[in-house]
This record gives sequence, structure tokens and C-alpha cells, in this order.
Amino acid sequence: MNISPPKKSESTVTRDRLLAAAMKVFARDGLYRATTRVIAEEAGVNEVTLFRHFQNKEGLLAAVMTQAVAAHAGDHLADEAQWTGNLKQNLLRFGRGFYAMLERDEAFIRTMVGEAGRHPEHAQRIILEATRPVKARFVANLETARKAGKVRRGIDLAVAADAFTGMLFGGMLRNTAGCSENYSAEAYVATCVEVFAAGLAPVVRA
Amino acid sequence: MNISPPKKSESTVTRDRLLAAAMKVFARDGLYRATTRVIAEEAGVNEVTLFRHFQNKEGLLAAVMTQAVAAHAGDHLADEAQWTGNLKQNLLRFGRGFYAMLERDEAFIRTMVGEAGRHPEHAQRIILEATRPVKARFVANLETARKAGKVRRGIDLAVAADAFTGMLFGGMLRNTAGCSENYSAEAYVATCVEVFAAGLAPVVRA
DNA sequence: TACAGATGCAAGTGAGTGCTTACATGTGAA
DNA sequence: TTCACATGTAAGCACTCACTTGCATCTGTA
Repeated sequence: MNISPPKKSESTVTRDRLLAAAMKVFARDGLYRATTRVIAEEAGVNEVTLFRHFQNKEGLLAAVMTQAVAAHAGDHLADEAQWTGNLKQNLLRFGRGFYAMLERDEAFIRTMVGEAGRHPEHAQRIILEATRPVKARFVANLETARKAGKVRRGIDLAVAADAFTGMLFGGMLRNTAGCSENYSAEAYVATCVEVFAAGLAPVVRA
Repeated sequence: MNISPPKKSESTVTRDRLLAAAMKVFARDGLYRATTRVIAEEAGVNEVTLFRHFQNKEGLLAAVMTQAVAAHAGDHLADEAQWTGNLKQNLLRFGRGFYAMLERDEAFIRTMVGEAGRHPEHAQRIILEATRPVKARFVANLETARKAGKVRRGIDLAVAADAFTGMLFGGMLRNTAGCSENYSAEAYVATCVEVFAAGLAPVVRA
């Protein structure tokens, strides 16, 4: 019953290689199809070592989630632009960056979406925690823009922010599935920004 | 090797019950977790009968996909409104209906999204075929609105249509995962419509 | 009644899959 | 050298799953 777990000064490098491999295989094969044997092989590590580190597959998954949150939470925080300037330009820059991030993590995101119904606790936590800082900053930027008179009143900016990211999200899923007809991802993002920016713009009184 | 496949005048009722059960179980448990045993049990049919009808699990999946397309393709075609009137109102009605449809099929949609990377051919076909008529009609409606002067120029309406549905799509995934903070689905749809309608509205020249 | 096609039932096969056990090897610190 | 710790190797256990086989039963039609 006792698996002699590595307690102190454990080899972090092996652990990290297992986590990276698990992340890759989970994303590629899905949470269920992914086998501990393949993950261990991918990590260049013996399968038994995997169990010694993470007890079981569930534990590995949990660790991957935690690490994924930590890995992506810092994304796009280097966004130091003043949103008092051209709203459309700012939205375009943010939108492109956000879309690129979505596209980069497509495989993992897909498994998360698919498995969210089966692992609500895990999925919800990872999505919320991974999204929160980006969203908070985005909303703050939109508020800055509003204070500068670039955004009209009467719109809940938190919801609008989710609408914008949701738009990019839905588009990424469609595009990467090859279900977009005759236009590029860049064109999609540009149109999203075009419409969204105009949708937020203050009403011009004639 | 020969499984004596039912050839003529096969019992369609058994087949349909298997398809319905498969749809349900695939959506609930995911394409991989779903087992032929459970599907057969859910259909109130012997497992062997399942194989006699569909040869193997893959064949069952293909049949489910085909049927799903047929089942949903006719959705929302009863949209006879003239889009020459109030754009926001029309968008709101369409948006609500579309969102409701997404919400109704959430489980199945999630598995499709998750599995799209693993079954590109199937997924792509089903998404395209299931989406095309709704999208075509929506785009046509937007064009009608534009001809009536309710929509500005300079926007590719096909892309904009995808942006709008993508926005609802992304929002549905977020909402149903419990990752939306402090607002309802209805509020989300309303905000989407508000922003999108304003984004399409002709520019008012001062 | 006779027959064929659709279904049920019981049992089994072979291939994974998560996880365990027992034992051997390498390595760095005391 | 010694010893603890991390890892490797080999084997296996219990279980599930897709899929098969052989035979019995029912039901509608000719």
C-alpha cells in the first residue's frame, strides 16, 4: 500500500517533465484517452515514477491544472498602453494578443471545453483563475477609456468584456475547426474589433 | 465474419432508439467514455443488436452525426420577420432563439468542441452542415437590413454574422460552466445585441 | 403452417488501462 | 564507505471495453 513517496528534495526536474508531458498528451488525446503509459513515455520517464509522484491519474490531472493556471496567469499583463487614446487601436492590439493566446493553447482549451461538463470543479476553477487577471485588466482599461470619453454609458463593461473575449473565443473554435468560409483569422479579429469598437463608441448627436 | 446485417425492412424503431440513446450518452459521457453497453441499455436493446445495426462504435457515431445534422438543420427557419424594421429588436429575437438552442444542446456541443480536434472530418462536417442554413438566413436578413439603410457599409456581413453567433457561443460556454460573475444569460445576450446593433448602425454625421 | 428476418441471451476473446509489488541501479551527502 | 533517496525494470492483477459466436425466441407474411 505504501509507495514510498518522494518527500524531501525530490527531483523537480522529473516532476516538471511529467507535468509538461501530461499537459501535452491531455491536450492531444483528451483527458480520458490519455494514458499514464503514454504520458510517462512522452516524459522519458518510467510509468512507476509517475505514480510515485502523483499517486494516480487524477492527482496528475489536478497538478497539471494548477500548473496551467500558474503558467498562463501572467499572460498579457505587459499591456501598459494608455487606453485614453484611440479605442479601436487599443482593442485591436488586445484582441490580436488574446486571439493568439487562444490559438496557441487551442488543443488544451478544446479538451477543457469538452471536459468542463464532466469535471465542473476543476474546469471552472482553472478557467476562472486563468481568466480573471486578464479580464480584470481589460475591464479596467475599458473603464479608463470611458473616463476619457471614448466609451458611451449604459453598458456594463464587465459583461461587454466577456462578450468581446467570447467573440474571439467562439471565432477561434470555429476557425481552427476549419469551419470559417473564405476569411482569415486576422480578418475575423479585425471585424470583431470594428464592430465592437463602434458598438461602444459614444452616440453622436446630430 | 458475417454478422447477418439486417438488410431490408429492418426495424427502424430499434435503430432510432439506439440513435437517440447514443446521442444522449455521447453528449453526457463524451465520445470515448460512452460505452456500447450503456448505450444499448439506455435504448432498452441488447448490445449485440447495436453491433448488428451499426457494425462498430465508429459507425454508430457516424450515424448519430448524420442524424444530428438532419434533426437540427431545420431549426429557426421559421424566422419570417422582415429585417427592414428595428434592427436591435430583430437581433434580440434572433439572438435569444440562437442562444436558447445552444443552451439546449450544450452537452452535445461541448463534446463536439472537445472532440473536434480528434475527429476533424466528422466534426467539421456536422458543424458546417448544421450551421449553414441558419447562418445563410441570418446573413440574408442582415443584408435586407442593410438595403433598408439600417446597417452601415464597410463590414463583411458574413464575418459579422459569425462574430455575433461566436459571441453567443462563447458566452454560452462560459455561462453554463458557471464562469460568469454576477450576471444572467439574458443579460449577456442583451449586452451582445446592444453592442452589436450599435456596431452595425450607420454612422451619424454631425 | 412454414419460413425469414429481427431480436434476445449467455459466454467468451483479446487488447488495453490504472495501479501495485518486488527488486535492482545510480548518485550525492555524511 | 555508507546510506537514503530517486529512478529503472519486470511482472502482474483486476477490471473494462469493443466486438464475436452460437443458439433460442418472437413476429409478421406467404
